[in-house]
Formats: sequence, structure tokens, C-alpha cells
Amino acid sequence: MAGHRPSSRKKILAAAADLARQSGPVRFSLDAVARHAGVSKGGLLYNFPTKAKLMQGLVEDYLGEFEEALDAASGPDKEESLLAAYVRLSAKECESAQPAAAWIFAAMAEDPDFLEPIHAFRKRLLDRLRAEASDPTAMMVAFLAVEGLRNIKLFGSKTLTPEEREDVLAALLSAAEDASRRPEAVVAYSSGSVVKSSG
Amino acid sequence: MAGHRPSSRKKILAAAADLARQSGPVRFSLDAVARHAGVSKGGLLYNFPTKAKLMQGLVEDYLGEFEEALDAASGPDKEESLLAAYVRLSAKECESAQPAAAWIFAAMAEDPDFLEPIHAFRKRLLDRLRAEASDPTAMMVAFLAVEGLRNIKLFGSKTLTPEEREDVLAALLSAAEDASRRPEAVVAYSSGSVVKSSG
DNA sequence: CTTACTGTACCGTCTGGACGGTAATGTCAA
DNA sequence: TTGACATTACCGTCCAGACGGTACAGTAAG
Repeated sequence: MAGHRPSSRKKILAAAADLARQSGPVRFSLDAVARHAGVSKGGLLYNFPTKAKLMQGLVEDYLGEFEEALDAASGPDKEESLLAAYVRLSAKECESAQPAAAWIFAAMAEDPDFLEPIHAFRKRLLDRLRAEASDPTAMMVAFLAVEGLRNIKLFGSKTLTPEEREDVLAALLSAAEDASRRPEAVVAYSSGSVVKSSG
Repeated sequence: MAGHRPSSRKKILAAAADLARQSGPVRFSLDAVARHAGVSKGGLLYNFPTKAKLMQGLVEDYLGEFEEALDAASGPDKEESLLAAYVRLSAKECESAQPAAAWIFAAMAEDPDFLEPIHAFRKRLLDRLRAEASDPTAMMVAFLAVEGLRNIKLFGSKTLTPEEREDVLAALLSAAEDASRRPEAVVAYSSGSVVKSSG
């Protein structure tokens, strides 16, 4: 009755994320994760020798996938601007019924330092966004709005209606193209710019 | 319910918020809060019979103060739009060295339901914002951007430079005025009493 | 013989909170 | 005025249980 391939790692990570989503961070114990993953506690600790390593795994897994998707969407030979790709990808993440990264709170609860890779990623991303921005302020507003949307979802608040979310996302997407200097991008019309820099 | 000598209660609440800010949510135990507040554990438990009540107290205290400040800034006879007031107040909160509501993570860790009053408040606020918005999409973007800014601060990320934050806040503030329909705000119609239109 | 686990037993620490005290401050009848 | 009792606002201790982590014997597959 033993699985013998290292697929347990992924299974555990998925289960851990799922558990964090369903229960709160308090119930995020090693025993609970093991139970939820259908793995013995020994097996869990075999794959992740400490709880800290589990958290790290969660963060790195999530960040790796997101970065990969981002690079795939907006490479040097792609038409989409990085900002637009970021908005679109974040939108997709927000559209799913459950937030993808609810484990963030468990990680935060354990030790805020676990989020360091996320901060670093965001910093790197923002540097690239600054570099491509024709209108830095508009870019920043769009970036922050996406961040706000993501966090509202993360905190489990249902403040916006789906239509509003769609509406705002569309506006953000079009603003993203406006705010990015991408020579080949054909965005000529500026209808009622929602996000405009002033000052 | 009011008028006692709540010297301990307020002291405990302040200490709890401070502790959550300094240490992470893990170290947010009743003993730690009591120690930090200079109160015995029994005394703490006297003021807040359970940890849940403490959390509730934290949430209600914070929300009460914010709502009060918001109502003071943007009443029916005030010049500032609600959105602008919200942006400005949130900005002030973000400018302090430490996030005011770091305890949110402790509350979230304990039980996500503790944030329910916050969700409700946001919902109510957004309803009022929708009512006064001349450009709902722009309003929403500004609202979300503020939310994003607050959360970045909350998570302890130092992604933006102070100048960027100032810049973006200024843009949001001006966008807030543009997106709000406030009939007699700036226009030369200087008769004193005007019927307030909200709804 | 190694890898990748399972399962059980255990340990030291920490936690929320119950509980029994107690000093100070009313309240009130005689 | 006094003594008896009640309430308030706290203190300090104790405890059952949960936690992360260790240790180790066993096992099925390659």
C-alpha cells in the first residue's frame, strides 16, 4: 500500500494549500496536513523535515508557477505588455471560486519572514514594470488596484459583484496598455481614461 | 455600557495591537498580551473573558475609530467627497512607520470570522461610494488601489519608495474628486443650506 | 541495499482558560 | 457611626490538551 514515487511532495503541497483554504491558519498543524494529504505524519516529515520547510515549499511552488506563467505570457517576442499580463493573470487567479494563496496567512502566522520571497518577487516585478511604463503613476495605480483586488479576495470578502470585478478588470487591462510603452502594441484610442496621472 | 473606568481595557487593547505589530501572530497569546500590557493574566481574562472577545474588541475599536474619523471628514456639510476622505485617511494610516492593524493577522489566524465586521464595514462604505460616484469604474479603481496600498503595508513589504507612494496618493486623491459627483463642492453656488443628495 | 514511505510511541513546551483568592470600594440596615 | 455583606477589578496558579518534532521498527518496490 505504499506509493513509491516522489509524487507525495506535490500531493502534500496541494493538500496543505487546500487545508489552509478550508480551515483557518490555527488548524494548520502538521498532523492536520498529513491527515488531509492522506499521508502519515512520518511521511510528511520525510518530505518536509520541519514545518518551516513546508511553508517554504508552499511559497516557492506558488511563486514559481506564477512567474512561469508571467514569463510565458509576456516574453520579449510577445505582444502583451508585462503589466497587462500581470493584470490578466491576477484576474484569472481572482476569478476562481477560492483564493489560491490562502496559505499565506498560515505562513504569516508562523513567521512573517516566510513571505520574504514574495516581497522580493514583487520588487523584481515592479522594477520591470517601472522600466516599461510610459506613465509610471498610472502603472502604479493599476498595479495597486490589482493588489487590492487580490487581497480582498484573499481575506474572503465579497465586496464587489462579479460584474464590477469584470468591469474594473477590463478598465485595468486597457489602462495597462495605455500606461506601457510597447512600440508594437496597437492601442491608439484613449476612451475615458480611468487611470490617468495628474500632477 | 459606557462610563466605567476602562483604564485597563484600553491599555490592554493598545498593548495587544502593539504586540501583534512587533511579534508575529504566533506569539500573540493571552500570556504575552497580559505581560505586554502590564496586567496579570487573570486581569486580562476579567476584561476579555475569552481570546475571541479580545479579538472582537480589537476589531471594533479599530473600526469605530476609523468610521468616526471618516464621518468627521466627510459629513453632509463638508466639502470633501467620501472617496477623497477615504483615500486621505487611508494614506495617513499608511504613512505611519508601523501598520495600525497588524493584529488582523492574529485575528485571521484565530478565526477568519473575526474579520466579518470589517467586511461589513467595507461593504457599507462601498455602497456609499457607489452612490456618490459619477464614474463608478474610476471610483472602484481608486478604492482598490488604496486597498492594495494598505495591504502591501500590512504585509510588511517595502515595494514602493516613499516618493512613489506620495505620487500615487496624490493621483488617487485628485482622481477621487473627479470620480465623485459633489454638486456644490467647488462650484460657485455659495448659498449656505443645500439639500444633501445621497441615494 | 536503498528509497520512500507507514505506524506508533513518545517528549518538552506552550496554550486557553478555569479557578480560587483578595484588596479596594460601595451599599445599607441598625 | 458602625458592622455586615456585595460588587468590582484584579492576581497567580493550575491543568488538560494540542503542538512540533524525534525515534524507531516495519515494509513494499526497485
